[in-house]
Amino acid sequence: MKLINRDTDYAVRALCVIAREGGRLVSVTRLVKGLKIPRPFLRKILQVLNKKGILKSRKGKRGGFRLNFSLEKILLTDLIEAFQGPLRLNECIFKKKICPDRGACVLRMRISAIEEYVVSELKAITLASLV
Amino acid sequence: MKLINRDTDYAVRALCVIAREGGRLVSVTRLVKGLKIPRPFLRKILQVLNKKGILKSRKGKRGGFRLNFSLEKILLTDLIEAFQGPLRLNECIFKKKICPDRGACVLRMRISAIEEYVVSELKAITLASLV
DNA sequence: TATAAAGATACCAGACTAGTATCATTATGT
DNA sequence: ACATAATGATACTAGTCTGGTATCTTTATA
Repeated sequence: MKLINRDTDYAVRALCVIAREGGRLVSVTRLVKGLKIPRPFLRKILQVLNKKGILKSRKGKRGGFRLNFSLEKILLTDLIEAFQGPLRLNECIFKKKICPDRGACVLRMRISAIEEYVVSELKAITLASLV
Repeated sequence: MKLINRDTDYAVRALCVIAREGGRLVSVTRLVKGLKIPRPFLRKILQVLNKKGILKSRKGKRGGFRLNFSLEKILLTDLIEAFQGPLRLNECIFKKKICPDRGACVLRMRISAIEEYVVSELKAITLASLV
């Protein structure tokens, strides 16, 4: 029942380092020094961020990664969605079927309300506020 | 990233039915009729609730389960903790070690604040409010 | 043209999830 | 007494998720 998993956590750390370079390309080799993240795993994470358009990469010698947007435009929810899928705490287990138990549906409504709050709070966390 | 899993969901449904019997013993055989939960699975869930002291059981013919407390005293968080372990959305991944990245620690503080809210909201949901 | 970088993909071990299967124990009704 | 209907205890399993590894390809630079 964690809100963020290890991938997202690592992504935040890596992005903070990249952000502090202010637009210069940062290679994985550089990143692994500060962050204690296994190199191949970090690469996979950066590749995802690149595919999602959060980072921009350049191949070849002296290549690396830089942010694709300003710090304020990168939301924690973007990262969570990239690594953990859609932000739903509360997907009904019995999707299409009509819920057979009113008790459980009341429960679901209350959980939904909590979820909305959580999502709005998470959306308010930008990379800028973390660096 | 679900707040409640299937076990907890099933437990809520079962408890609602048992609650409506107002102290009379309810057998698994009775329960499986209304709820569409596989019988052996439901039994396992009820056994857990019994061990945790939320239900009280009686063995033998005409045995079954009944609530051990009044509806107001059974909290959703009791069920979540029984089936999903301690309510922590935010356990630091690097437990004992000093967190090497300030960004991630700021993140953790903000997640903690969200967590406190969620837990307090979940604590406010009692079985009485669901029946 | 060697080298240092990212891209793409496939793999793997362990934990978790949801559920099944079996046998033992106990209370009831006849 | 005893068949029966109930829970107690426990072990197993198939599938999915998590965290991480391994390997090969492509590309830019000095």
